[in-house]
Amino acid sequence: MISRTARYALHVLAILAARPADRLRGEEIASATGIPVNYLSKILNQLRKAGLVESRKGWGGGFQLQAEAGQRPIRDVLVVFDGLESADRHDCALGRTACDNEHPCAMHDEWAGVRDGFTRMITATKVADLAQ
Amino acid sequence: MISRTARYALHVLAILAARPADRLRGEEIASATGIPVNYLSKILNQLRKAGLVESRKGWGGGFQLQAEAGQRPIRDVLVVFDGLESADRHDCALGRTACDNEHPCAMHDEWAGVRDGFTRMITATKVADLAQ
DNA sequence: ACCTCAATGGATGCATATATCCATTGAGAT
DNA sequence: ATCTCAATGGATATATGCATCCATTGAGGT
Repeated sequence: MISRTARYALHVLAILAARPADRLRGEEIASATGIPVNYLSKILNQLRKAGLVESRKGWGGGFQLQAEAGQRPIRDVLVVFDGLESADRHDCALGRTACDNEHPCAMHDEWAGVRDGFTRMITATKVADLAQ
Repeated sequence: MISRTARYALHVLAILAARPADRLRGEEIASATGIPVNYLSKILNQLRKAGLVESRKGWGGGFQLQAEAGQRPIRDVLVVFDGLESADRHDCALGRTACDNEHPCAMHDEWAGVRDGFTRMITATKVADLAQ
């Protein structure tokens, strides 16, 4: 549902959202989250390319939440790391391609409910909400 | 949420549940479902070991839904293929170990709702319900 | 100008889910 | 007894998510 990498990203954003005025080194974020440093650097890079964080190199450098990123929904993060299909699900729980409202599978309605709850969760929750 | 293999298994059971009186060869099930034959054989074997299907070797052999399997909840299938943790979720959407009702994360309640819906779905739906 | 610091990015390793191949077993048909 | 059929099971391939390693870039301090 949410990949480990995407959860990492959310955890990182939570840390940054808690201190929006500070610039944190990758090393700090790694030790605060427990995410392996090298892997984290890839994640931070993707967050930067997605416009969610700003970075500065060299002495005094580090990462900081991008100005308006706090108001972005969690969904935006999931799209980056898990793809659109994972964020906007309209799949069948059994993987049937022929499953729709006219020809529902046995779990169609209940699965639609689960998906809706998920969608509502990731659109209602904003990055800023993650700050502990 | 539900692995491809588990969805395969459910699809297989759907086929067998639709014809509870017949014994179907692996080959037939493969072409009916589109699951690669060899991979399917592993799945059928696990279903047999789990007591969900019966098998017979050789001439006239094949697979058949086990007598009481129709009343087993889908959850039993998910436990076999995706493990207990996947069927009975009580995890945090952000992967926090420290997340509980006293110290909830930003998505705690909404995620609990999603999980509950899933749990209800897989316990309420029985194998027999899958028959198209 | 030079040095150090920290992000950037490419290449590579590892684990697991998915998929394939083939030899063996056991059951019915003849 | 022998033959054929189809499940069983072990060994091996492929793809992907996760993780590591290291060389390069660019920004500040001296």
